[in-house]
Amino acid sequence: MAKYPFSDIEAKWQAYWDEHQCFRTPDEIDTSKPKYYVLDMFPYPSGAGLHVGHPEGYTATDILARYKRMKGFNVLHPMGWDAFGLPAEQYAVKTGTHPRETTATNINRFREQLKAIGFSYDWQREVSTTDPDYFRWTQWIFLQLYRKGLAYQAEIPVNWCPELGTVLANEEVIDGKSEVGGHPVVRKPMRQWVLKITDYAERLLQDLDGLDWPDSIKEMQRNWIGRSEGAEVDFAVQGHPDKTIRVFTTRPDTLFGATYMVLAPEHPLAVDLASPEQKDAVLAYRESALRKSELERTELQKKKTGVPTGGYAINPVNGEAIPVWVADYVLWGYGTGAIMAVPAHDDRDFEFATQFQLPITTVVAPVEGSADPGVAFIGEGLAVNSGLIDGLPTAEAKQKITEWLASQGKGQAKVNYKLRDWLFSRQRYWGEPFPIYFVDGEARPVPEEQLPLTLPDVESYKPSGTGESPLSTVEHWLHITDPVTGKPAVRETNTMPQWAGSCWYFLRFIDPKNDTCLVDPGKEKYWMPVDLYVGGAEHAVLHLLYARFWHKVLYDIGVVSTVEPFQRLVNQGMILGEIEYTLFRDGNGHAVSADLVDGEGNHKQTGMALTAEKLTDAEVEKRGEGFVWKQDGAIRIAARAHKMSKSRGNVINPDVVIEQYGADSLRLYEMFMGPLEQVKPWSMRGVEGVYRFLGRVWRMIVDEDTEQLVAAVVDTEPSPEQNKRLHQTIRKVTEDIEALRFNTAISAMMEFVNEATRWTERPRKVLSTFVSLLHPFAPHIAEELWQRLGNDGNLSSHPWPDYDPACLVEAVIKIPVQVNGKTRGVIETDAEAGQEAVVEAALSLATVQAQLEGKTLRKVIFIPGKMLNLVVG
RNA sequence: GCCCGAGUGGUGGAAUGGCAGACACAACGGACUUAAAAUCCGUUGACCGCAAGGUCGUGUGGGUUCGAGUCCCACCUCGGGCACCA
Repeated sequence: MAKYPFSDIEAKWQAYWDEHQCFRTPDEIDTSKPKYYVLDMFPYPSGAGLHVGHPEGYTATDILARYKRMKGFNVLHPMGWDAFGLPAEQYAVKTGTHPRETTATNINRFREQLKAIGFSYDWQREVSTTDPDYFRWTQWIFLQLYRKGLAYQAEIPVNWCPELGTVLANEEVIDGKSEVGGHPVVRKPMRQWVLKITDYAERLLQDLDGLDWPDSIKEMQRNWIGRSEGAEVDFAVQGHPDKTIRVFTTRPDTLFGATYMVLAPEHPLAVDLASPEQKDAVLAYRESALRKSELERTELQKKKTGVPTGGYAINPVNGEAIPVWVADYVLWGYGTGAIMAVPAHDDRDFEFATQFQLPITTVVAPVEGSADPGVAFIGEGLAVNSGLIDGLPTAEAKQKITEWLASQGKGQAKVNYKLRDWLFSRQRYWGEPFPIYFVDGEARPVPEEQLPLTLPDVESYKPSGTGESPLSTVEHWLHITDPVTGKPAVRETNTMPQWAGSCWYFLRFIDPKNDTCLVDPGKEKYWMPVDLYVGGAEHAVLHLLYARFWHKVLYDIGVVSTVEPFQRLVNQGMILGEIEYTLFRDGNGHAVSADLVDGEGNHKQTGMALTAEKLTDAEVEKRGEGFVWKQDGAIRIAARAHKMSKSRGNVINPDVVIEQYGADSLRLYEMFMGPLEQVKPWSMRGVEGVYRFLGRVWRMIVDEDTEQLVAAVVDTEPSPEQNKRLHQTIRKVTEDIEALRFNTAISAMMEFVNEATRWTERPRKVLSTFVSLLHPFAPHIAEELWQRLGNDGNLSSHPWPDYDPACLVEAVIKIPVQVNGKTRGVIETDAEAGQEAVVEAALSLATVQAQLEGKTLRKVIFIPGKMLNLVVG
C-alpha cells in the first residue's frame, strides 16, 4: 500500500518553488496593490541547529505570508541571520577556527533546515549581520549617532568577567554571574562607548500607546523606562556654604518628614562632608561598596548597611539640621545619587531608620482610619505637621510645595527615568568594529566612504587579558595614519554588541543589495512599517527597545518614514518538552511522595538528595488534584513539562520529526498544539494525530493502491449540504487566520474532512477549494493534491476562496429550550419563527412540561434564532 | 515585595453573557486480518438509573443577571517579568 508519500511530495514541491522562484518579491512591483510585511525575529545560527521552538513562530508567519499572497497582497517575507556573538568566538578560542567559518557552516545548516520545512521566504533577500556589506550600514548608523551626540565615551565601572575576558551588560549578568557560562563578575572601571537612549525615553514611552502589541510587553517596556514625576530639592550643607545636596523625590509633600539624608557611596560629597572622626569610616565604606560584586550586592540586600558622615544638611522647608549618611541602598546611577529619607512614609527609609535608630516623623495621615505605626505609610493621604501644606491631600500638597521650592530657588519639578544609557561596547573580536580611530587620544570618525571597516584576521581569539579585545594585539590593523592630519593614529578596539545588527535588519530586507544607502527611501515608504512581527517574549524589552530607539533616530535624520518599526507584535509561547511523570526515591530505594520534595530534588525534611525516576503515563493515575503511583496510591508523582534542555535530554529535533512524519505534519502540529502565544508541552502523539489527519486528506482524494484519484471524486455540482459545509469551513479558516487562531482553523478543516470522507460523491470543485484552504498550513500536500485534482498552475499563486453567505443560511434550525436557565430540551423550528410559535413548540416537549408541573410561567426570554428561556416559579 | 498572565475531562485544548468539553490525543469495545501494524466504526466529565431521564460539574468563596467558564469583588495555586529606581 502506498501511504501518503510525504517525503517525495515535499522534495518535489520544494524544488519546484526554488526553481520557479515562487516566493520572490521583485524589486519593481505594482505598488498600487496593498502590501504585507510579515517578519520573524531572525535567529542566531547556533551550532546546535534548529530546535522545535523556531518553526513555531516561523510557521505562523509563513501561514500569514502564503494567505496574504493568495489574498492579492504584495508580501515581504524575508529571513536572515543575527550571526555575530559570543558562542562562535568561544568556539574559536577553543579550536582556533575562525568564527567566520563556524558561522558560515551554521548558517548553511539553518538555511537547509528552514527550506526543508517549506517556508516561503524570499531567499534572495537573505542578510547576515556579519556580512561586510551589511555591517557597513550598521557602522554608518553608528556614525550618525556619533554625529548627533548620541554616542559618547565614559569611564564607568562595568561588569568585568575575568573568565570570559570581557565586559558584560547588566542584562547579561544573572545573580552576579555571567549569563553565558555562569562565571563570576566583578566591577571594574573601563572606557566604554555608551548610547544616549535616555534622550529618547519620553518618546519611547509615549509611542507605545499606538502600537498593536500585547499589553504585557508594553507594560514591561513602560516599567523598564520607569518614568516618575517628582521634584529635585536642594539641601544646604551645614559648615559648607559652597555646597548643596540635590535630591530627587517623588514625594515632595513629605519634605517635612525628612529626618536624615543618604548619599550613594559614589557620591563625591560623601567624603567632602565627612567630619574628621568619620572620614576613615566613610572612605572604608565607599571602598567596600565599590568592590562589591553584583552577587554580593544581591545577597546583602537582606540587611541595609551604611555609615554616618558626621555632616549635617539643612531641610529647606523648616531649617532643621539633619544628619547625612552614606549607604549603598541609594544608587549612584539613578536621580541625583542622593535622597532625603522620610522613614515614616518610605519602606526602605523606615527599615534603615529602625536599624540605626534614626527619628521617624509622621507627615501624612490616611484620609480614613489610622496608619499602622509598625510600618511606613506609603499611601496618599493628608499632609500633617507640614507647615504651609498642612491638611492638603497628597496631590495638591506635592504641587504646592514644589511651587514654593521653585519660588525660593530651592527646587523644581523634575521627571526621572529608570532607563539608563546603553553600554554599547564589548571587548570581543566577533562583532562590528567601531568606525572610530584616535589621534592624540581624540576620537575621530572613519569617513563614510571608507566603510565598511572590516575585522582583521588574528593569531589568537583569546581576550588580551587586559580587558581589551583581541583586536588590540593586531599591530598592522591597529596603527594607521590620520588621513586629515597625517599624524599617527590608533583604531578603536572595542566591537559592537550583538544587539547592534538586529536593531535595523528589517530595513535592509526591503533593499538588501543597495550599495549607496541603507535602504531606498521609496521602497522604505512602501514597505514600512512591519505589519506583523513574531518572536519570543525573551526579547520583550531589550531588542525591541533598542530597535525602536535606533528607528526613531533614523526617523529624525530622515532615513525612515515611520516613527515606529513594528506595528503589530505577537510573542509565540515557549514549547516545553513532553510531560514527564517523575517518581522520587531516597538512598534506600524507597519511594518518596512528590509533596515532600523541594525544588532542587531534595527531601524537604531530611534534606537528602533523591533520585528521580521517569514513569510512563500507564504507571500513574489521577487522584484529586494530582497524580499518584499506581503501585502505591500514597506516593504522589510529579507531573510536569519542563523547558527543553540538553541536560534534561528532552530536546525534540525537528529533523527527526520531518523524517518520520514530514514537514507538513511538523507545521500543522506546531499550530495545532494550542494558541500561538501560549506556553505548551510537546507531544509526539499529537504529531501522529495531525499526521493521521493528513493521511485522511490524502485518502479522501487519492487511492492508495492505484495512485489515481479515488472513484468518489466526481464532476457533479455540490449538494446544498456539501456547499454549506465547505463555505462554513472557508469562513472559519479565513477568520481564524486573520485572528492568528491557527489551532481552531485546523479543527475546522478536520471537521470538514471527517464529514467529506463520508460522502460517496465528492465534487472536484469542493475538494479543490478545500485544498486551497489547507495550503498555507500544509503547503506541500496541498500543492500536490491541487495538481492531482487537475488544476492549472501552482496553488501558491491561486486566489484565496471567498465564502458565499447564501450557502450558509438554514431553513430549519435547532433552538435550545431552557427552564430557569437550565437546558431541558431542543426544538427544531423555522429559522424565522417568532416567539409565539417557538414557545408553543417548547411547551409541547415532555421534559419541559415536567419542569413546569405545578408552577407558573412568569417570564419568557427569547433570542430569535438563538435560544428560549422560560422563567417559572 | 511589586507588575503582568493563566487555572476547564486521563492529556493538549474549544466555547460574540445563551446546549460547557468542538477538534485532537489517550483509553476501552467492535470490524478487517492466520496474526499484528495500518485503516474504518462506536463509547468515553462524574454520579444515580434497565431506560426515559435526573443531579453535580470550568481553582475557592461571594456577587451581578432570566441565564456566568465568560462580567464584578476577595482569596488560593502556578507561570513570566521586575526587584533598594527614592
